[in-house]
Amino acid sequence: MKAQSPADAAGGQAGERPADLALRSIVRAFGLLERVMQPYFARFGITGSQWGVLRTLQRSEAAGEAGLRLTDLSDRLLIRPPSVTGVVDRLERLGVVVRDSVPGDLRAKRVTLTRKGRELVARVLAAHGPQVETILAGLDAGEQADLHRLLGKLTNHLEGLLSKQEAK
Amino acid sequence: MKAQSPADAAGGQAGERPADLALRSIVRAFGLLERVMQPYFARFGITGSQWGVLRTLQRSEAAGEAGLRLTDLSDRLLIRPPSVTGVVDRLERLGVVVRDSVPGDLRAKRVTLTRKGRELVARVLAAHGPQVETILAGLDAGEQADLHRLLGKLTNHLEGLLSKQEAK
DNA sequence: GGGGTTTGTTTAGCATCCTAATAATATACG
DNA sequence: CGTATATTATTAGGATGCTAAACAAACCCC
Repeated sequence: MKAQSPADAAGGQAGERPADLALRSIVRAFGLLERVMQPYFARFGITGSQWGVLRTLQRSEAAGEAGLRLTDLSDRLLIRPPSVTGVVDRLERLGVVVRDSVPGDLRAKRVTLTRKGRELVARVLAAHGPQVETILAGLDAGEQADLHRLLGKLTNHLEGLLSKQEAK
Repeated sequence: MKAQSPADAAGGQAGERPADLALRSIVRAFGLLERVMQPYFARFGITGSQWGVLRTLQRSEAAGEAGLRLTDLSDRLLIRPPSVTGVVDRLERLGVVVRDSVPGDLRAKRVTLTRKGRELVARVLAAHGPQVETILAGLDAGEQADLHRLLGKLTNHLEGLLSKQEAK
């Protein structure tokens, strides 16, 4: 069929404006991304979310910080504290992170990588470059940069929307 | 810091190539998107996934098809059949869809919108245009089209990767 | 025509994510 | 000082997603 634009109002396809197309392509791309990444992470015995925590801890460590509190992880990973609790629970059960106490604050707990955790991160990172290149091989470097720029702009806008939403 | 590329191997930041940046921006944009959309859908008493099913059914209906099987929904929404079962269960409990039997095939079940479901879809669609515009207001129409084009290209590539992955 | 394979759906079990509510500690302020 | 508020983490309960496995029905092919 592939109806021309005037036909839109009549029948069903109310989703052909640039904004609708863009939105759907983000959702679709992310869905496909998850499907490709899941088996990849599974090879290392972890999930994508768990990798998010491990990578964040590794970066923080490389920056000289002494572990991250659950709240810090929540902020950086864009997930709520109760979700962090669950992921960290399972990582702790795997023996790749531990919960320390924070000197000046009895409420807080600091999550740090164990030796086993650092080894796992190193193993994943070794495979990570090629994997990321494979996934984005559909776009050349210039297109990847364009995509990053456009999504960065969108991300800033969404952060603005969110802060208004939460202030309300 | 912003280390130059040679420094990457040394310390921590192994994620500054265009591909890494692009990948992270997709994940981040999607995360923010979910946070903005969730309260929006909640206003209608549904979730984003449920809207995915409803919208797909509505489009199929507008195209003159007589409902969709769970497998069809699985294909179009990029989620596995067991997940479709769950979402459809809840939609059925809400009274907005029903499971019919398919004439020529005793295995299959066809999902169709109820009158209540059609009313709900109409109500959401009425608010949908402005909402989508608001969300993508950070980008002008040209940028939205660029984003769609880039993600479309990426999506095609990912579908290729996936079919190889599944064939294996 | 009948045995083996494929297809459509569901069940079971696990990992994420969410919101709302709880508990404990820190901080602020009158 | 001592109460009120804010912060940190967890628990409880619901919704999505996945894989693996079960079941029935349809199909294929000799």
